[in-house]
Amino acid sequence: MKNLTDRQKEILDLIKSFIGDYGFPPTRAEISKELGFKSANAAEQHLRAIEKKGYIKILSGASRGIVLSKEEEKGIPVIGLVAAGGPILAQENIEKRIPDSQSLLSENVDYYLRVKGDSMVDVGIFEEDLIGVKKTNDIKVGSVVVARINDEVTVKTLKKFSSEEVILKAENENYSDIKVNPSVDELNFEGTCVGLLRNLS
Amino acid sequence: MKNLTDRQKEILDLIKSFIGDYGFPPTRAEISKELGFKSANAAEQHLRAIEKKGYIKILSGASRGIVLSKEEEKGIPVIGLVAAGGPILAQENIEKRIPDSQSLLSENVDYYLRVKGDSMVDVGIFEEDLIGVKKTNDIKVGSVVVARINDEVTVKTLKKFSSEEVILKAENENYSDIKVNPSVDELNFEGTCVGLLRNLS
DNA sequence: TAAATTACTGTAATTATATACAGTATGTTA
DNA sequence: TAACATACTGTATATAATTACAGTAATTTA
Repeated sequence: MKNLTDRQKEILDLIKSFIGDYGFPPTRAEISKELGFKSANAAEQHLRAIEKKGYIKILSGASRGIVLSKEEEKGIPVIGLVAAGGPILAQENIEKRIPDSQSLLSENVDYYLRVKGDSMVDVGIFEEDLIGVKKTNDIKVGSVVVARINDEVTVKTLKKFSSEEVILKAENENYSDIKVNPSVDELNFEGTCVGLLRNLS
Repeated sequence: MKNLTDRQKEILDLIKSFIGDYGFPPTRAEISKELGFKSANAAEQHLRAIEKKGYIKILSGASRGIVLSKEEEKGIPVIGLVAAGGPILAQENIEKRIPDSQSLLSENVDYYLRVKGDSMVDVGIFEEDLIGVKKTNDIKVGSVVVARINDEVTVKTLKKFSSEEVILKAENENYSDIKVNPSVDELNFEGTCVGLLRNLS
């Protein structure tokens, strides 16, 4: 799918948030008013451009006939296994998408990551659980983080964070801490864990 | 909230399903066409009646300006503390509602129950977690169930189930099993735990 | 038993909305 | 460098949609 321009993105976001607020899409006039266009036609033409790129469908003749495309309405990607090397959110890693329910988890989740292994059972994170990850560089000691060490993605508690040494703690007595020297090994923080989903039964 | 008539219910259901299909509410004309009214005004008047009873709000002047009321949006209720005696889903127990995201948990959740205590930590169910509960009488040994023993609601693993004895197991070595004789104590199963949500950070 | 509610048809006016056409200006791609 | 995409203003119009008013008729509630 072709990329939207910044302005087009803005309009698509407006549509989504309008639907979130009112339960139905905005009119051209409402979009224009919100973004300060003096002509409703500005909105019309943006909508056509966004439709052309496949993000929405416009039902002709119907008032408020803006339909979000599947990809767009169907929210948050679930990441199964991360192919070593590439970015986590690469298309091939996306297992499925689950609807974005704002109020479900208090903080915004960028993606869900399926947990592999039992290294975090002591804080109640089990294999096959989905952890909600928020992409952020604002990493805090004591929180559960998604880290990438030399292309390998791991979920651990951040125990120590300094320029000489980073310690990632497994919450399972059978595992020992991972000590990383950031100047030797490549270390990136993909995000912080803000929530958890588990399917039982 | 006052009860809807059958016809009004039909119209409300139509609105909901229309929104499900198209992403925006129907017009009066569309409602009328669907239900065979020859006048759009029939729909208008039904809408006013439904609004009067509190199930929807009509935004005047806005096309398709039908807003489902909170209750009607049918989020899944989150149960905080259960008042002893009454039904779990009683209004006073509902803390909030969270949007229904079908594909979030594989099985349908009737309500979420906020976990109190640490009696289930060994299976990764922690205090303040929300467990997704499905109302069912099809209770299986080995699954995590929501049981009510003499008006007290508890979450445990069902270990044994017979007419003489029911054993509910706490998944924490500091707690001992609960043994219930169904002919002596009042025992009801409220449902089975089919999922879990946790807010971190 | 009178008043209100439910469940419609039918007409019509007003306003809300989509959308075509004619421009202007700037940046991007072939 | 010509064609195209982006990002708008401005005008106009057909039609989509709300909504008021005038009825009819059956049922329910006070």
